[in-house]
Amino acid sequence: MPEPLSPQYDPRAFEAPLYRRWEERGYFRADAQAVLRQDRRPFVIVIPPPNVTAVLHMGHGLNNTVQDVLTRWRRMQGREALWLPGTDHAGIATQNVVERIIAREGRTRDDVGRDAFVERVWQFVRETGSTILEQLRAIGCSCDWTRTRFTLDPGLSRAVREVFVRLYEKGLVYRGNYIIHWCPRCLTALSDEEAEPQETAGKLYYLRYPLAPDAATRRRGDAAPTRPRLPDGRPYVVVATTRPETMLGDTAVAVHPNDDRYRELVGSDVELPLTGRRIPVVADEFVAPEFGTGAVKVTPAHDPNDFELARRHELPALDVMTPEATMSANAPEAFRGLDRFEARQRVLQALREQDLVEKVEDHAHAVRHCYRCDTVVEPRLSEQWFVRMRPLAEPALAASRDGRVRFTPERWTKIYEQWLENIRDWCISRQLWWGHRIPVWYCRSDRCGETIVAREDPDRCPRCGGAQLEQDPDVLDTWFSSWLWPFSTLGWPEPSEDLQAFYPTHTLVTAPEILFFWVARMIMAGLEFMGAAPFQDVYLHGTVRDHLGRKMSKSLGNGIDPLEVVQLFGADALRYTILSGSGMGTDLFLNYENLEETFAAGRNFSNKVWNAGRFALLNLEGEPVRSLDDVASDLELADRWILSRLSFAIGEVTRHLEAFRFHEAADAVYHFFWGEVADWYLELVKPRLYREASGEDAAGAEASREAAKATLVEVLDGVFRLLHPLMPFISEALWQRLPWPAGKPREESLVVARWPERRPEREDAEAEARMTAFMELVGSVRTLRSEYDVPAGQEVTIRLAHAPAALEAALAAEARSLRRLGRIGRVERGDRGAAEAGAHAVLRSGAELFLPLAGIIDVARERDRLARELDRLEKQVQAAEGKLANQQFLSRAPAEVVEREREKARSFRDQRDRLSRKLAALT
RNA sequence: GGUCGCUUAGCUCAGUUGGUUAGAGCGUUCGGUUCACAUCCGAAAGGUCCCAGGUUCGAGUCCUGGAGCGACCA
Repeated sequence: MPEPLSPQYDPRAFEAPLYRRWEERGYFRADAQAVLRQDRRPFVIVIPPPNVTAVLHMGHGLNNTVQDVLTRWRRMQGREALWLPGTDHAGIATQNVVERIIAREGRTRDDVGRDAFVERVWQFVRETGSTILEQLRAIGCSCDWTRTRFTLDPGLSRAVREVFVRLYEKGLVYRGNYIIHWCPRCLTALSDEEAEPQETAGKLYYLRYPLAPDAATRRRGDAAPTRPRLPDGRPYVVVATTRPETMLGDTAVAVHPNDDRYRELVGSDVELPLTGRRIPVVADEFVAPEFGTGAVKVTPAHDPNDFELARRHELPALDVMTPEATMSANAPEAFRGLDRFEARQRVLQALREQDLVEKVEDHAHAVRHCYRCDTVVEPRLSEQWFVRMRPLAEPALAASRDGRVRFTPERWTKIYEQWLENIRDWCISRQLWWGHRIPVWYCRSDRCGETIVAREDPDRCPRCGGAQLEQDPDVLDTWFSSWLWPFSTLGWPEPSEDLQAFYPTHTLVTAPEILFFWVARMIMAGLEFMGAAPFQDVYLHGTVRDHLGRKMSKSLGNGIDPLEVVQLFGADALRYTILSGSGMGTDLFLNYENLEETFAAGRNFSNKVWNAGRFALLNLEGEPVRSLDDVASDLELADRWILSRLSFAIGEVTRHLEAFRFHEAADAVYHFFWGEVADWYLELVKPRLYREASGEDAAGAEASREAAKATLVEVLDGVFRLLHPLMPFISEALWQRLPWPAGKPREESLVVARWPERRPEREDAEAEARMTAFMELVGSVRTLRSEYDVPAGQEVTIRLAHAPAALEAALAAEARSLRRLGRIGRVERGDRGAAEAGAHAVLRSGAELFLPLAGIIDVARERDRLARELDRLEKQVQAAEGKLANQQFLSRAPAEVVEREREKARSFRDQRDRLSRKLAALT
């Protein structure tokens, strides 16, 4: 039935069909009943929902590969695995995209009108919103697509409304007039997290504010004259600012109360230049006397600190800017309508004309930018909705402190906790049209003014009965729906079987950038509304960067399209490269200029797996294979060795996955498959499979062949299982072809096959010791051949002396493999001293190896080589003996460490002495 | 400015509770027409484990200080 295996690894031929089959068979669907009725342990991951406008990039590639590894692995372990996918409506981003589309039609959203615009966005989302989810299939993601969710789904919208109302009723949601971050391009408020600080090379401007005439003279006569004076004789104070244009909105100058330089000015006024206004000098502890001049201008409507200071001193706030960040009608006429940066220059120019700019210094500082459009954010005084975070943060802090939520890598724990300890209220209203409308209505009936916060849209004012209700025009921050994701996606606030079966979830996999945005808030919401943290483990992976260390971004053009990589090398190659390239929590460096090289690790390994797998299958297919138990008595050294190694590999891979060490897990499979199965085991069994075994009776050869086949099937089955979470396609494609012993139960797909477990009874120290000695011998012969340029095809005779039992046993078992692996034609015994020219080596096992090379060997070169080798061994002997001579070491180190050191010293000494005799014989 | 992290081969990184002859992939060099694989096979070169102290019988690993880099928060 199966088609012949393609001689070339051609992932495009089988990846998509395999995925379709998996999906059709429903392997990715989780069954709540299995958990609720049959006691199956669930394993649940909710996807960090990508923006509904997003297309797959490498960051998604990394994030989702990791989630898929965990999901597939746990599913194989027999857990009821649910990986719940979905998308996020991404308020600002999506609105921006659609605004750009209608801009091409020459219209703005105001031209279109709110309802029509929102419908237009829905249309866009319906057309393109599932793009990224489709793309996730191409990299093999085993999501339960029947449970796909969108943050604007009716159910999730109900959850948002429920949460808003509950928090309002608890007094944790409030409305108020505060300084918030404002994007003058998006024309909306932003949360602290959405306004990203960027280091900027700015200036610090020192401005002179003249004292008001009466202040200058009224105060103690001895103090005033020491102040600097303007050419017209007026004394002044100097304030330092990074934003001179905001001086138009100053309503005070502040100094530290203990600052002797300014003490006598407190309570008097200065003349605010360019405005004709007089503003007071106030004293406040907040002012840092060492910064600038120690006197600061106070602009309550344009700076959060000034706003707080102004409240303490009951100073007025004067907003001199429009929403677009141009100077408003509150600014002096000369500046009205100017953009803020233009206004900065004009203000400076006007001040300079009056000699009011004392100096300008370079000043690096962090300027906040809109995370969506990178516009410089304007602190703006406005009325917004907020969530009081302190009461929500406390339980979230406790959950981390007592270990209910664990972060990997661990260092993020502290960062998470510090953020919660310094939590600030969350501005959740956005002046956008796309999103969850705030469920608040204001009664416009005469003299009522009631505020109604309701789960269901009201049609009458509960207080006055009036019908003139107006809903708050704003929508909620997208994260106000995302923070409910782990339970809103499962049906909350309705009671549901999914919720019962799958909440709390287990592992959250995401990038550190959204630790505060999302992860911390989900933990708060889970504890508040579900009474349990939404997940136990948070795995934070690194950032994908290019080879120069820059983040991949559209604007830099340094991104890599994962789908292109899939086209070129296959999804498995992409996944393996990602996994092996990212150590725990470290950034992933990928060179977009050289995809061949960048994805070589995955491509080469996929190719190796394909070819080794294909070779094995070609030798197994078409005839029955026996069970391992059936051939137990015929197992040979190589068989026992590889079965032992398989058990070890199973332990390693499992252990690493349990600890989120994906790089190490990938490395362990790689080395087992390539370094042991392909490089050694396959080579060792070739003669047996080919029926090339000589010097044996036919029955014996056939038994040997059956044992090799049974072992090979067992080993391939095991390694394909280990490989499956990492490289689902190639492992399944080959495993499906694997012959199977009659009567042995077999799963219908690796997706739902059992994860292997260690088999201690197969771990065979003796077989490993023998194979190690054998491999060392082959390695040494190869090295010597290479050293002396013995042609690759030329068979050699070797002579061995003092071979230990393990090596003798291995040679007896694998004599026929020597020819294949080392081109060793004959093995002679004994030592003939210096009678013959050749190359010498002493193996770690203690065996002496001699390679007769009459005519080829250069005695001087050989002496030189041996002398270097001897030198190396001498150093080892010295080191080991040095330790053993130390009484402290002998008495304090554990006995086994001392024993190991003795053994080491003995072995090194032995090797050294033997080699030294060989060298002496050469001289 | 505060906090945290990193520094191991040319590059990217492993090295898990202190005891290995400090490893891998890529790159480099040399050799290869062995019937699975040249996306391969064999071999090799390449390391003051950032620096200085300390703890310890023993430090790449733990502690202190320093340098450089980075992240996050101000």
